[in-house]
Amino acid sequence: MDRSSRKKKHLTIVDIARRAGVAPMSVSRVINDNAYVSKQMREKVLKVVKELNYHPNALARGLKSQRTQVIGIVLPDIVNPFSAELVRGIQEVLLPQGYSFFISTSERSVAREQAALRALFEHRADGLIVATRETKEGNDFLLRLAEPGLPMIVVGRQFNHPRVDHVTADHWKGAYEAVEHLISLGHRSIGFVGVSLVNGAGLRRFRGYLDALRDNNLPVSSKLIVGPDRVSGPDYSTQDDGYEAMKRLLSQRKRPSAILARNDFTAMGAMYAIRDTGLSVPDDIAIVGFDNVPLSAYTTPPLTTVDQTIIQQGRESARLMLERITGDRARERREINLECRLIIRESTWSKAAPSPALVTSA
Amino acid sequence: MDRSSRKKKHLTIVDIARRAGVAPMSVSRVINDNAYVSKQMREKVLKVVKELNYHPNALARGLKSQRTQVIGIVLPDIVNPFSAELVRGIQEVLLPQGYSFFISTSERSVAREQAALRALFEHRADGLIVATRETKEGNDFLLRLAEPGLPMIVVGRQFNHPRVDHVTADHWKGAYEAVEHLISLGHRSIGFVGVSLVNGAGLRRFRGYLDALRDNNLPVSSKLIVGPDRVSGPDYSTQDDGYEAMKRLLSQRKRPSAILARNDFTAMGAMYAIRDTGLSVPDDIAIVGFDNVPLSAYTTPPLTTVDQTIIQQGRESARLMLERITGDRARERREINLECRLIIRESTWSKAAPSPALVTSA
DNA sequence: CGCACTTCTGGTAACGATACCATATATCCT
DNA sequence: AGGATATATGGTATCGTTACCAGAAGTGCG
Repeated sequence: MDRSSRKKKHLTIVDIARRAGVAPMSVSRVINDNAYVSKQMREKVLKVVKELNYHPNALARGLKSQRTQVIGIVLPDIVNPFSAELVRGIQEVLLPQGYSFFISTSERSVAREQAALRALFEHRADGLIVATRETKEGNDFLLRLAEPGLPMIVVGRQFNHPRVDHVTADHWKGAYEAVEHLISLGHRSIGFVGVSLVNGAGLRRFRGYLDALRDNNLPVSSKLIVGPDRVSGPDYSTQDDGYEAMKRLLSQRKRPSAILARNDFTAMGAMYAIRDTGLSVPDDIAIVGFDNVPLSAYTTPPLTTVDQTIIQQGRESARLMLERITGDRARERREINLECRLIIRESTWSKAAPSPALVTSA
Repeated sequence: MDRSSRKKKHLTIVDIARRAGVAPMSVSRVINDNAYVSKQMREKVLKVVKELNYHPNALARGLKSQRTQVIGIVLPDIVNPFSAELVRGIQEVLLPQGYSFFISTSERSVAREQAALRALFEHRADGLIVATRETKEGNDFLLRLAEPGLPMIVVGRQFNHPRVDHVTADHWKGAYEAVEHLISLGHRSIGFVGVSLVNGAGLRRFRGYLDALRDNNLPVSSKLIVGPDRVSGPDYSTQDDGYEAMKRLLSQRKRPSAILARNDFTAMGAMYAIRDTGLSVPDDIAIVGFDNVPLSAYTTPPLTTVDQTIIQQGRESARLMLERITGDRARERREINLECRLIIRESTWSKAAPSPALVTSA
């Protein structure tokens, strides 16, 4: 053609077979670790494979065998610490089983989510683990993909399809226990920063907050509850939201003595706002985050938070996936709801003054 | 077989063709947007496609056409903010061109890096963008993959192969300018936290630090230079390393008045250590990070840092990839070295006391 | 009108591997 | 010994799609 190159095709089993003086089928058996291969055949073929640096064509393999040994993972966003933990948990279980992983991200766009799902589906991934945020269109699309029987696990939210499992954390209970922690420290005026009505997990956290107040006979005041400015912002990046929301809270006459934030980043933004106003955490206002992101241990003061054991969610998702792929794919739906864990650090409980909150409340 | 199901195969163009009463070839042309298709044919076929929810088999497509429209991206780690920005930059350029992206991570393991690369290669990705950390074995493996002519771009480090481009930031210059910033504020005793001799970027940063001191006739003291405890730790997660290193620095008699940290996380760990010791940033010790991770704007005080414009690195990588795929794949190597940008925040320069550092130095 | 050219549709072979079948030899058991 | 079984290798068809070729039908033009 125009230049040189272009000629250089990929190697095939036929090339290997010719070079090794055997039949293509024998090469296939060797690279598939088939039991019925003599030792000398195996050695002869592997020698040529290594020598010529041959890599089997996964497209042809998948096409013929109808299995790709690929698990597709669709994440909401790559920077989210959630994502990393989840992937780690999944790989821990499925790597030893010989699976590869192709990760795609939806980047807060429904169109991209669909493009990612479509690409993975069209490449005939053996299964899909989906951890995107819930949207109407997203759900419809997922349902359409699940219909032909593709094994699918949804992580981090409910999903209502008879053949799709889901794995979540009990956000409601996590928030509930966080509030009870604050109450046990003497707080009576507890605010919530970062309400989101579009986000399932966020909503369940908020409900846990409300229910904990109710069950402890504490009043719920809308003055102490603030949502983010940008309702459509993603979960994790709302330090800004936290900052803004807290500023708004602080500008009011009545001030809470403690805050439950929707997540750690919101909490950090809120802490920054509190410090900015000249107040101190936890002496003036105690604060609890949610998610236990790695950095939460390094804020000043270190953040009390709720860990939703995401790595465990990853492991469970992988386990369910394996069940569906290797076992009965049409078995009834499994739902797993994991416990959260309260991590107490110094943003609610100062070493210096054991129970500072008791003297605060406006 | 054992249960029901299992029968349900995927739909094919033949199914669509039969249902629409046309030839399979016509279906192929429609889904490929071929020009020579009548309007009614297109409508007829698309109607059935939508109706039956048909998705073409990318394995078969790729096998026959020898193009997959997939770009493989191999990242060192998924939680790294670097990763997110890079992917964003890449996608910005290549999504409009109709490419899909499969991301894999090496998770600080050479074996996993190779598995990821192998999987992407075997799935015949049209190109590979590799941003893993440099290792001997990793390089060898990459060279072997590049040999058959697979378009490949290496990001974040040099790579010496005539047909592999690379894109990096000028870490040396970034560090150099950071040090000059500190010097311009009056600092004379400037330490470095987080020396790494295994990491290319880290090493170049350290050299920039050394050269800036030398060029400004400042003494280099080994007492002011500390490496991490765990030499093999990854770039980003070393808040611990930063903390430990700073503690060690502070335990000495002679104390620096400013610190350049290897990266933002190390810097945050160091800040935490300084605060922990009862000292203040920037009044007692000024500190500069590296990378401008999103959180660096939210530490207390906000961190002065060096931005290596990673999104731009992503864009450039994508641009080079496109050149190689659509143009002359055998053209000579391109090397791109992007400028860093110093972001001045309050960890070096306090609003309250304009130039506090001037009065500090031991 | 006839020839070149564009537009449109369909058939056939092939991409690179494996499922399945056939066959050959070695091994075992009664 | 002889039939059954395990081991080892090779041949053929096929997975689902597109490259390529063939040809029909419509268009333009001297």
